[in-house]
Amino acid sequence: MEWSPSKAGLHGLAPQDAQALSQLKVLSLPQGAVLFQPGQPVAGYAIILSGQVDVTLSAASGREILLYSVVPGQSCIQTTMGLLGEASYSAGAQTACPTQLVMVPRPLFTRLMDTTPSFRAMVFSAFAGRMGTMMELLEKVAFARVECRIAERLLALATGPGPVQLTQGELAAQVGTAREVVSRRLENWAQRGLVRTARGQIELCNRPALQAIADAI
Amino acid sequence: MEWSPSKAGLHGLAPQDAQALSQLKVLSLPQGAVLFQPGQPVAGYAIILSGQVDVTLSAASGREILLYSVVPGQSCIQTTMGLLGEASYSAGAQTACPTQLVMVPRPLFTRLMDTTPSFRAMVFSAFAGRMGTMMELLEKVAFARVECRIAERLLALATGPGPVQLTQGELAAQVGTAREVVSRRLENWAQRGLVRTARGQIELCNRPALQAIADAI
DNA sequence: CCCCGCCCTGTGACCAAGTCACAGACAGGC
DNA sequence: GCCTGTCTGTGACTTGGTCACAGGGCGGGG
Repeated sequence: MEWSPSKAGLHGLAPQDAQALSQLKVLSLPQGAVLFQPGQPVAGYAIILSGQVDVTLSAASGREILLYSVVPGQSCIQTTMGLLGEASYSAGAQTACPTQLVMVPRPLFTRLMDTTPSFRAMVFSAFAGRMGTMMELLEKVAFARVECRIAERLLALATGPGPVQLTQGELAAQVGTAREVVSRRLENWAQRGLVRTARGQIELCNRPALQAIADAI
Repeated sequence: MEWSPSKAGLHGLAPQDAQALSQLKVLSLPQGAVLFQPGQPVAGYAIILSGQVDVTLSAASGREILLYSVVPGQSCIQTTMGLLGEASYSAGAQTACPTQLVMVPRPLFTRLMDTTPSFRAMVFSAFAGRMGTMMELLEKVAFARVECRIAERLLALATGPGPVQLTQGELAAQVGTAREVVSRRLENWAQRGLVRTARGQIELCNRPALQAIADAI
């Protein structure tokens, strides 16, 4: 399997670094594959070529919350954190769909960080950007009603025309609440004509109204 | 006012950089001074010499939550984020007591990041470490009961022997809840003999029990 | 010294959200 | 068809957040 650093948004590399990177082998993972789990040491820096990786925080009680999704061109802050600070993972990551990625081993990552300003800039600005979204998430979790987060998440998932394909339990895990809460909220929205639900799918019938709910406090 | 980079934990600087840094003037701020507010562009990189700076997220409703405190030897992630990612502040910072600091202007910061591996390592490992505590905070806010956070915060504040000097409203703002909740919780604890409260102060009478509450889910 | 106003605290009523327990409903495999 | 596992709906209860308001301490002005 071939790939090139420049196609993944990495430019300005020294020839030997570009060479070393392009010889890393591409991993093809099926949906649901576990990239890492809480407590594991960090193996290397992941560059996503295609697909999507979801990074999730889970509590002892079984409740979960989706921290962020990594898509091609973005980097995983958990990994960066581990490589920069020598820490272990505190969250878990799973592929959300079939995914291709390369793992940059720690020594090569460290060398690139020390020698290549453009690589450094990319890693750090990605890190800073992710930090910003984490702050937004924290603000939402601490202060916003669950209703807002559910509406927001539904709108984010509804990219295509048809209904969103996921169970209420999955939706609850993504927004960090309990399934029953999602069930009752969707039922309320269905009565008001905002959504239609069926087993394993949710259809958005009134996006502007949902958007208004998402934008409220 | 004199200071030296090495006393602030900065070593391995090139002579001209150490020189440039040591000529920055030291700012002495009283308690309660505002360092920055949400939306402001980032002026420079703050190095705390003495005192403490509290970084706080506040909601439109008036509720607040303490993200972290910066003490000498640590760095402010908000500032780093802004300098690395060109973003504005999303939180606010205020001095918690009389504080001395130096502000490293953006050009000097950028030069140090590009030329001095030890400076870079310090900034990034601080950044990664702070990210870790933010994840812990997110986990607590999303999944732990308010009781735990209140107990945890009280124990963190009670460094000396006497009662902690702060109002219930301040405590509520630090843990990100409402004053009434703190009031009722403290009342409950007072009945059980864990604390004694008075206007503007809280005395911990049974730290092991509070620690147990803090460590629970 | 007393009084006034401000801040801090306590409390009741109500709503939103999380937990627990359990009952149906549906889909896929046999 | 029937069985099994998963998904969904619901009631009862607890915790947490909001609103409204009542006292109570403390300091400053008269």
